[in-house]
Amino acid sequence: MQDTKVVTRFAPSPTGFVHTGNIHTGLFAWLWARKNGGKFILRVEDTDKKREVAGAVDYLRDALHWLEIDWDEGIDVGGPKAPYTQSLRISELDIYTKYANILIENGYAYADTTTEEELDLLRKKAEEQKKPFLYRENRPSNPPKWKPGIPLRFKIKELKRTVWIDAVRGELSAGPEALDDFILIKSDGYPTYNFAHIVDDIEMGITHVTRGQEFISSTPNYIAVYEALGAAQPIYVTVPHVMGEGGRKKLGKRDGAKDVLQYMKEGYLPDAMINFLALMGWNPGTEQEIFSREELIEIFDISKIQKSGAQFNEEKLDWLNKEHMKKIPEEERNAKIKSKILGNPEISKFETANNQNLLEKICPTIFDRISKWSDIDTLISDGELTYYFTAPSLDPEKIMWKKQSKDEARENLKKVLEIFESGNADYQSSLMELAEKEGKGEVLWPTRYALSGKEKSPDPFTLLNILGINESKTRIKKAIESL
RNA sequence: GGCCUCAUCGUCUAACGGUUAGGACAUUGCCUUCUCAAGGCAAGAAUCAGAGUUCGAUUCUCUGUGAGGUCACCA
Repeated sequence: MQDTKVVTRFAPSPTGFVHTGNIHTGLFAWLWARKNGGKFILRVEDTDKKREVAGAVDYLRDALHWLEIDWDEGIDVGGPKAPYTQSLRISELDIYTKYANILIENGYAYADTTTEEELDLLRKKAEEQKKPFLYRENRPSNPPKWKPGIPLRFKIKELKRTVWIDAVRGELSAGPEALDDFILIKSDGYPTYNFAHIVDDIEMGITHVTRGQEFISSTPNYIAVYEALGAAQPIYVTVPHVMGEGGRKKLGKRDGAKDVLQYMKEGYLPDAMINFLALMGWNPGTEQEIFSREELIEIFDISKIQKSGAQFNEEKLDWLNKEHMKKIPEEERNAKIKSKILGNPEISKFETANNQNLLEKICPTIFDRISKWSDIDTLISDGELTYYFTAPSLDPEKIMWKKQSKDEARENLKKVLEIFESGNADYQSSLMELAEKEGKGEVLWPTRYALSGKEKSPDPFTLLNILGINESKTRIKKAIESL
């Protein structure tokens, strides 16, 4: 039986933080591998020593850990038997040399002695003539024998139209203009990405190459290498770009793409992020939008990947995040909310912050008002929670409802106070009765304002329940006195 | 500029060549206990344009337009 196991990879370069566009492509590869019970490889494409950023690999690891995207080979796994997955150590460079030699022996590669200045000149000339620059048109007739220290170029032997099949886009093709001699190995001895990824993909037995559309135009060159090597091509799965909000450009660091870990810091749920990203440029064709990670793996299919780019929409992400938050058991949710509140010095400074009963009662009203955990900090800094812990200062002018006079407001508050002091256990019903008799706004607004000191807040019934009858009485009295 | 790719509500998207072009986010309105939030209900909102094929095009073909990608000893 033929081994048809799916092997995919995520191959970012360690050049800084990881943004949602990077993860998006990796996610699709991961989903496809997991769906098929295949292998998902994390490969750090560190062929450019100049652009490498210290700590970038740790960063990548953190981002994937947060999103719970696991890998079977790569950083931290596989050990020494998993070559080229962590970094290109000197011994591993031999692999590229081996493949390079095969190409040289078969006349598919040659040493390039052109200097940078000469290259610039050629490019400039082509530009002046309004012609695309093709190195192969200036190919030296008698290149010296290649040795490390000079660049090695691939030699396009046959100019032809290249046709290939993409799992997402179907048949793609490009004319001979797309074919050019490109650098395989740089003068520093490291392979270019263009060469390294092909060698790595072959060595690792990658079956599906998931990648962004920026690689479509270089595919003819890649295919030429596969043909020269006599190696089987992988299945290309071209994933649409994630574009910036309001923009139409592919997400890149320069376009203000947001660091994935920033979303972690803002308290988004990894499952929500996965769900959201999966739905950009893919959908199962049903009307379901909220998926658990397991459901996504189950239902994901590369044949339903979209062709055109998708704009990142944070509002929808927020909605999706809230939907995922709703799935968290209430107890767990409340514990998280409480720890968020107590972790904030604006609140923990109050003695009442130790009142577990109070905290427990606040949780549901907070949960209604947030779509991600960091919203709690925003609520606190906006002073939306302070009044639960300490009596608010009141602006007498704001106690009155609409055109209500001070006297009317005071009278109504006195009646409310009477109810609270009556000893009748059912304050809620009595308050509602009063409100219906005297006018809802006329009673409820002053009451609510007296309790919260805010023009916007939960309703007075909820506040009464949270604050308790004694604290409520005190606050009503204070309001009456201030009028 | 050459080459390549893409094109359905503001956004993400659904629709064997036959649907009143569906859903979701957002927006607007109404309801629910005064305000806010949450929830419920409802509304507005799209097939880029022009030809062709067909009894019938969102769907197939061509042209145009628009958008994106790519033309490195970057990935």
